[in-house]
Amino acid sequence: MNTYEEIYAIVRRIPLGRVTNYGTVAALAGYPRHARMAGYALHALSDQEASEVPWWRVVNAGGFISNAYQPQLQRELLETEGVVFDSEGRIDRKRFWWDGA
DNA sequence: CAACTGACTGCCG
DNA sequence: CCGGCAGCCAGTT
Repeated sequence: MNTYEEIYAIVRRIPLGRVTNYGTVAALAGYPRHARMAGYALHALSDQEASEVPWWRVVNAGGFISNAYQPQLQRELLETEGVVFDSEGRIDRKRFWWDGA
């Protein structure tokens, strides 16, 4: 199994309505401190794969959407699942964060 | 083959 | 609170 698939496998485990950050995804996939790679893997998703992997449930450590792909779409998808953003566009970690449980 | 770049992060001043 | 900086690693130039 290659590195990307390891990453995707973890992202697929994120429960609906929950989010996590790149570092956590990488760590759960077996690559601690490789947050950047997790981000790179998601960036490399093809449209086909994007429909199978909930990439929008992954945000940065601060709880913000920082990707440059389609931040508007990502926020929309999350809100559809019930995730709430505050006035600064940040997600409440206490309510929506997922740590691999 | 060296240098750059990027959906990241934590530490430091 | 905020910008700078060094690790990380794969894909591009």
